[in-house]
Order: sequence, then C-alpha cells, then structure tokens
Amino acid sequence: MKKGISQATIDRLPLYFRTLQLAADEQLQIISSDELGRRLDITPEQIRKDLATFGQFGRKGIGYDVHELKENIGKILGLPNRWRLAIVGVGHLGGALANYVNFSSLGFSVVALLDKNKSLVGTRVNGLTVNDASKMKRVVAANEVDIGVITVPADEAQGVADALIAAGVKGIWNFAPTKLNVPSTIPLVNEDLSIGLSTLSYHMSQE
Amino acid sequence: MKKGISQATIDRLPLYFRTLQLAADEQLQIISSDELGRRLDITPEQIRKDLATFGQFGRKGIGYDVHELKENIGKILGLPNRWRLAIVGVGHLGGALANYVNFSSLGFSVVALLDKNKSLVGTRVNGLTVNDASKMKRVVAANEVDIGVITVPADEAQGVADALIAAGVKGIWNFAPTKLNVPSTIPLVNEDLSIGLSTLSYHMSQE
DNA sequence: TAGATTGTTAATCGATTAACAATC
DNA sequence: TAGATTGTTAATCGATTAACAATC
Repeated sequence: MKKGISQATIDRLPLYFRTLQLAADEQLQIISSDELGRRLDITPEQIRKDLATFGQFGRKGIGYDVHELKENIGKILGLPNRWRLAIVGVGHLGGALANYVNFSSLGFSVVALLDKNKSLVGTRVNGLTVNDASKMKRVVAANEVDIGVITVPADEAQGVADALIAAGVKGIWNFAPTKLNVPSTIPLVNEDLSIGLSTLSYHMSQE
Repeated sequence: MKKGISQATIDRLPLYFRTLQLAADEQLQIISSDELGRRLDITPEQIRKDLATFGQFGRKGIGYDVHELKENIGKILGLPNRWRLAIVGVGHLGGALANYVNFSSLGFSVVALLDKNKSLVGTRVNGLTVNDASKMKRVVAANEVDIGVITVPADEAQGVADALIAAGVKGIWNFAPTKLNVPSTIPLVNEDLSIGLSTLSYHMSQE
C-alpha cells in the first residue's frame, strides 16, 4: 500500500480522469492545470500538487498531453484491471446499480446478482439471473468476482460482508447505512446516501 | 449561514444521529462519547469537539442523554423541516430513489417525479404519477417542493438544475457525474457514485 | 528572447489529537 | 471522597495555498 497519499487527493483523481475524457472527446491535445482547474473549480496549484504525488506528467511552459495524462491517471486508479462486480441485494437500489451504465465505461462490469429472497432467485435483471445468496462462495468463484456490492438492509450488511470476504472478494462497495468491520487488507468504500441528504438539510436550514 | 463549522464535522452529525437512534431503540438512556466512538470508529475527543461546536449537550462525569442528544442533533441537521423532494429523471436510479425507504424515517418525502421522456409521463412509480419535465415550475409549486433530485444524464444536468432553481427549489441533490453551477444561495450536494467506485479500484490496485 | 506553465519548496491554514480543569 | 466524563485550551499533524526557479 503506497503511503502518504491523502484520501482527498485520491478522491480528486476520478474528477481529473473524467474531465480529461471529455477534453479528449473535444479533440483537445494539450491542457493546462489552469484550464483543468477552471472546468472543475479546483485551483491549478492543487491539481499540480496532486499529480506531482504520482510523477511528472506535464511539460513546463506547455501543459499536459490530454490523452497521455488520462491514460496515466487511469492506470493510477487501476481502471485497466476491469474489475468484476457482484451485487448482493437486488432491491430497488441493487437493481438500479445492475443497470447503471456509467460503470462499464470506466471498466467495471456487473457479472453476478445475489439475493436471499427466494421469489427473486431465478429472475433476470439486465440480462443476469439472480442467484441464491446462500451460494455466495460458488457464485463468486465461478464468476471471478473482484468487488462485492452490498445493497441489503443495514442489519444484514455485516453478514453479507463476511460472506463476501470468505468467498474471496478483494474489495467492498457498501450502500448499507451502517459501519462494517472488515480486515484492513480489504478496501471498503461506503456510499451512504442518507449522509449527503442530511448534510443538504443542514445547509438548507442555515439562515 | 453559520460560519466556521467544517464540512467534516457536518458529515459526522448524521452518523451520530443514526447511532443515537439505534441506542434509543435499545432503550439506552445515557451514552458516553467513548461508547459512541466505539460504535462508529471515531475518537471520543473528536465527537466531543464536534458537539461542542453547537452547544453543551452532555453532563460532566455522566455522559449524554441519548434521546435528548438525538433530538438536538436532529434539529441542528434541520430534519424536523420534513423536506419535500422532487426527482427529475425517472430512470433506474431515479426510480430506485423514489422507492428508497431510508429517507422517510429521516423526515424526507418524495412528493413528485418528473421526466422529459413522453413514454414515461403518466406512468406511476411508487404511487406517484410521472410528470412532464417541461412543467417543472407548475409541479414544483403545486407540490411545495423543497429539494430537487437530479438523476438525468450528465449532459442534461445543468439545464435541469437551472430549471429547478428557477422553479423555486431551495436545495439540490445531484447524482449526475458533472460539476453543476448554482448560485451560492442554493445548497448543492453531489452524490457521484463513480468516484467511490474509482477510489475503491485505486485502493485495490495498491500492492 | 519573452511568455507560459510545470514541479517543488516554503508558508499558511485548518482539522485532529492530546491534555486537563471542571464537575457530576 | 474517588472515579468517570465532559468541555475547552494547547499542541500536533496534515492539507492547501503561495511563491518561484526551471524550462519549454
């Protein structure tokens, strides 16, 4: 694990990546930290500092090669790994994620769906058959799943996380509004929608 | 707008709120910053510091009254306002949010759905009829919408944001993967799912 | 050459952590 | 009283911003 790189920096990399993608779509060859900053509302100094963490990608007096920088950031983010996802909990949110198109363009693909609800097992969602959650280990192995996506109720989330890890997933993307305990070797990202909504409420309540 | 309160602190308030809710469900009367910290993996000092920003809620030597602190944090977050949401873009994600149950327990309710796709207009989702997005102003006024939820493709998001603000919403919850320009008087929270997934990829790629 | 822009070091700012007096 | 725990001040740590030499 590379040390000394702040989460704040890592969180900005996907923004740089996306903006470079759009710039490439516009046939832009070269882009400056100034222009990148303008498009993202981030200071150019911040962008140069972030990039300098990983290497020297630009040319003084010129700027950054759009395509080259995009490729480099993509590699830093590990996007070429083409991660394979399994979604556990095929409710409304799980189903929506199964259909979400933005992920495939980044190199992620949903390869398996699981649910413990027998009435869902066997049905098809976005071309995938829902598997019985009790067959976690088999499904994860057969589909070479890298990432487990948790979209079950909060009180079932820890059990699902444990099962996913036992089955061999390498990372967890958690949508359940609860704190999960996972080994420090398993990266975990929490996507807690009610936090964002609550902080919006907070800001709307000021003045 | 209350100044000098960090976003980091505000982001932790919903976690405290939820944990207190669970503690209340367990009939717990009193809780210490130590116990709260244990349940959330946050240091007790951090919790006391956060709370001290807003007032004195505890009793030295004793701890915090669970119910009272929950109520106080709820008020700080503005949850008693019972905000009314309109979802623009009834695709998979918009539909999932329309059905999402966690919000109502926090005092949010989805009161209107809009989409520009004529084949969706008039259909019902979770008991609500989908309105034509071109009738934004009328729908927002008629339903007293406070918060606009944007679940349209990135290239349509700015237009939808402008229309929502013109129609009078007080805040925006944006799921489109793009930077939105809104007046500084309109609180905006971005919920960009691909950022979380990309940072997960980053961490999984280290070592 | 003059102008533009990076990469990097130094300065500043803000958030977290530690320490402890107050007090139940 | 002794033990527990808050609220708050001081110390530390880390992230952002500013400045500027290098160089295209």
